[in-house]
Amino acid sequence: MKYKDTLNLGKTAFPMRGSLPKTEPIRQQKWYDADLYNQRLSQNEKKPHFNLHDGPPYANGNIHLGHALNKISKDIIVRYKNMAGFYAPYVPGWDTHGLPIEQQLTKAGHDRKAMPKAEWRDLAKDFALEQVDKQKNDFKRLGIMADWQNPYITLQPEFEAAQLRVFGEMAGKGYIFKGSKPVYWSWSSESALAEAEIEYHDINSASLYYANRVKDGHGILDSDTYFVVWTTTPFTVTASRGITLGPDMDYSVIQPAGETRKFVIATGRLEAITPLFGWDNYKTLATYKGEELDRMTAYHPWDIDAEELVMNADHVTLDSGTGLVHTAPGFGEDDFNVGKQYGLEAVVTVDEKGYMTKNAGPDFEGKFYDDVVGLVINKLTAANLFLAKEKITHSYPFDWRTKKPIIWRAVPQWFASVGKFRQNILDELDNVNFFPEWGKKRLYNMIRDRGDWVISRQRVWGVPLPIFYAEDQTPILDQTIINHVADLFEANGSNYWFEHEAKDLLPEGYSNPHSPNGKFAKEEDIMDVWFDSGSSWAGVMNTRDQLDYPADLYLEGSDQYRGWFNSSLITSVAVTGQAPYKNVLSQGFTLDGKGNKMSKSLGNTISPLDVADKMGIEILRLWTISVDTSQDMPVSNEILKQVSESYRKLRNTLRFLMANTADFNYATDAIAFNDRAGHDQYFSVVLNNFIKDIRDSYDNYRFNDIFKRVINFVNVDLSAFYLDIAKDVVYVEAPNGHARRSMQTVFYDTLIALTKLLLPVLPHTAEEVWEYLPNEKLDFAYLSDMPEVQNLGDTSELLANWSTFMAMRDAVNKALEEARTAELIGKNAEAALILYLTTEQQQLLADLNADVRLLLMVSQLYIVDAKTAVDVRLYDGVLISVKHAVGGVSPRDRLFHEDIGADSAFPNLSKHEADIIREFYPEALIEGLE
RNA sequence: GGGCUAUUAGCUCAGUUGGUUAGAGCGCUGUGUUGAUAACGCAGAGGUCCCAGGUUCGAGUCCUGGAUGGCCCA
Repeated sequence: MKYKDTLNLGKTAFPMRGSLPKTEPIRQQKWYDADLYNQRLSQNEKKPHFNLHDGPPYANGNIHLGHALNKISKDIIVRYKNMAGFYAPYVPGWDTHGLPIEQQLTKAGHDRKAMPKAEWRDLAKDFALEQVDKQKNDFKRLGIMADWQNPYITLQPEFEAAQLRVFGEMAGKGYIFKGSKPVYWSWSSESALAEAEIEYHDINSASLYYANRVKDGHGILDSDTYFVVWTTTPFTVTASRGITLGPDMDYSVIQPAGETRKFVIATGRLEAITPLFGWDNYKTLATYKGEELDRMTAYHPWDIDAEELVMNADHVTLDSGTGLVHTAPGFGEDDFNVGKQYGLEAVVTVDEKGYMTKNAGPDFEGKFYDDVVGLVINKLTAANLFLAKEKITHSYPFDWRTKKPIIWRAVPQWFASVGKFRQNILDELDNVNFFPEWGKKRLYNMIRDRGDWVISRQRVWGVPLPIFYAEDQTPILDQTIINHVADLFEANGSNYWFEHEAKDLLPEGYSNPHSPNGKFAKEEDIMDVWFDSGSSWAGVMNTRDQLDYPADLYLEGSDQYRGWFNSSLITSVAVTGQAPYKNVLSQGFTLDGKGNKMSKSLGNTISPLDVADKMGIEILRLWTISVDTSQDMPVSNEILKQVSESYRKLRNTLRFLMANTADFNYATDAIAFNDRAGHDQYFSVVLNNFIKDIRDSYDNYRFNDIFKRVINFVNVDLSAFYLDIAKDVVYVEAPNGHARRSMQTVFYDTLIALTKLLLPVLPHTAEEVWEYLPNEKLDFAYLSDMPEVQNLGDTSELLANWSTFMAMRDAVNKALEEARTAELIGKNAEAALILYLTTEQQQLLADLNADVRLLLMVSQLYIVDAKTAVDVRLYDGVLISVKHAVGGVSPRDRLFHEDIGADSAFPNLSKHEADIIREFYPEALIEGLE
């Protein structure tokens, strides 16, 4: 018989390496086949609810690291909650309407104008659902445990209906109104464009300088004074209603030589501008701040019915022009905003095809907007207001499809009046917890400063605005009618709107005094997609039985303060008076290893599916908790490599625990806490505190605290100490002996606790471990519950003693290392240690109630009184002397003993070992040992 | 330009109400083991706490200004 056969060496088939890319998909398939998601939920049916409401990703394109971070984070929380006493469903969602999908169709060669709207929308729907399918499969590869069979999709009829009801409620409260606002307008495709549909080219165009005569100078400026303005879009002079000045900028009133008139020009532009006008000599009569001229008026160059209001705004610069900006609120965003502030009308003088309208006056009507430069110059010259024309080259927006220039043009829009209930929203924020806390401030400022919400879009792929027009064009905004349309959508989908006439969409027999002939038209605009996702609290949380409103948690990237957090809050407060969420958790963005943003053009992106294929998704999941997700997070191959090292350490530790509990059955072998050896009691306390810390971190969504704590626990508490000393017990002692079973009890507790606590992060690994635990009866680890924190009484003194001992142990390790360097010993087992201790130190060691020799992993330990020390080195407060161990070395436990051969039957073993052999391996008495 | 946010060892992160010589894990170097072995132990090196002023007996921490990165606006 061999010595080795009398040892209890660890035994397990659990592989050291996970082969994750290969095994993960197989394991995931098992989960889906077993419908593990619903198994876990039905087990939790009677428990309190925890609802994380999924923010819907846009159904277009491959998933990127941001998606992965988001879904993995949610999965970690939901899995944890389900294992921690909650009924926590997870219904994933998709945002499916909107422009990007229309653009994809265009790219694929479809022409929107060549088919009915309903047909175009069918194409968009098919495309969106394909994308949902594709992304769903990718999300499943991340190991996300969700209700994949019943996701919410914003194009689902029940969702659209709920959305309309939200809109109807807001309309009923008077929050919806019609106005106008400038948008990018492409006259060549006769439609509004989004920023994404625009490309910029350099063009040459005419810029005009002209003068506006003062009408009301507030007693400061005379009526023979003129404001000198500048425009690069001459046609907009027909709609000019104001002149904008910088409030803090200086303006000079000058009189050129040979002129009787006086002109106002920004002081800082005089030098650059006057030569253009041939004003070689001029004298400055006065200087004013822009704010001193505020609200004066001037005459329109030729339109006697119009007036130019002098206004102040910060967007005026001295980079070009005269420092006085001709302002046409109907033809520019800055112009519109400042005009709105001053109560100006947004006059529009160009129709949808680019031709001047009646509003522009009889000389202009019917002319193409870009052909009126000469006419504008003539009119200005005739009024003696024209000063100069200049050719300039500048970047100008073009329609990306037709390659024709576009213009800014105010068009009718529907608005949600945030102002009417802004204070309610701000007040509601106080009832919401934010992680991190500054999120509240960020959202608060945004709501405080935001204007009314433009909810209409001049598009096709979206939820129609359920508004009708009477014969005299009066809009009909009626909650009863809107709810009627909602019912129609719920039964037929929103394409019904495009497939039917207005009268078929109205309740039967509907009449309106504004339509004496009973004729009605329907609104052609659709809703902003932010209204779609912003209604999900109603369309999902409020609609599905298993979910609650308000949700417990919204979790998204920090860009959603402007997006979903924002739009959901507005619609929810508008309709119900409360926020749709109790807690908001926001995360930063993934950056490359140098801290720069990831972008395809920089080539520094990392695909989550690539990571899954090359390293395993577990690595990315572990990365997720290794970083501080409340701020931006760096990711690089180097960082992932580091994370995978941590993963290997975790895995090996679990493996070691499994290998050494393979012959342990908790039901029959476990030792009660009070009966355990001192070191086992100590570690039980460490484990208990570990469980508490990890659960606290989960409860507070502090992911990287989990990581740090786990890694420290595994490396420091387990690997470097407990598991290291354990080998001299677990391998060597009697298989069913008390010392061994005591330690195995703690091993097994640790193994189970660690497996469960890690499961939300590393579900594949946890389930793999579970398969090697024959005594755990549940089919999946995910069906088990989180380890509970035990009440072990007051352990502070015990921990303090051990903490002091650990410092002594560090000192001993230093002494041993020096002895090793001096070649006095090789391994620690060759050492005999003499500790010269004070009475307090001796008492401390006694209080540990443990075999200190074992804890220090030497063969022999002598503790003597510190007073007897002569010429002994002090290591961090401990007098330590290292000698070579005496006696003989046992081939079995590889320690030195002074009683080798005390049992004559086993001449190479210590007495203690011989006793073990006699009891457990009696055949060795016959066969002998070698 | 505005709102919010960050910057501490090669990497990922801690640093409580300002208080000795700024910590952890990984990685690195050296070394011991070869019964956790494509594993494990031990020891060591490594920091201008983004920069510049200021407050204070004392600043990684508080104040002011700036630089750089990020999200969202304009």
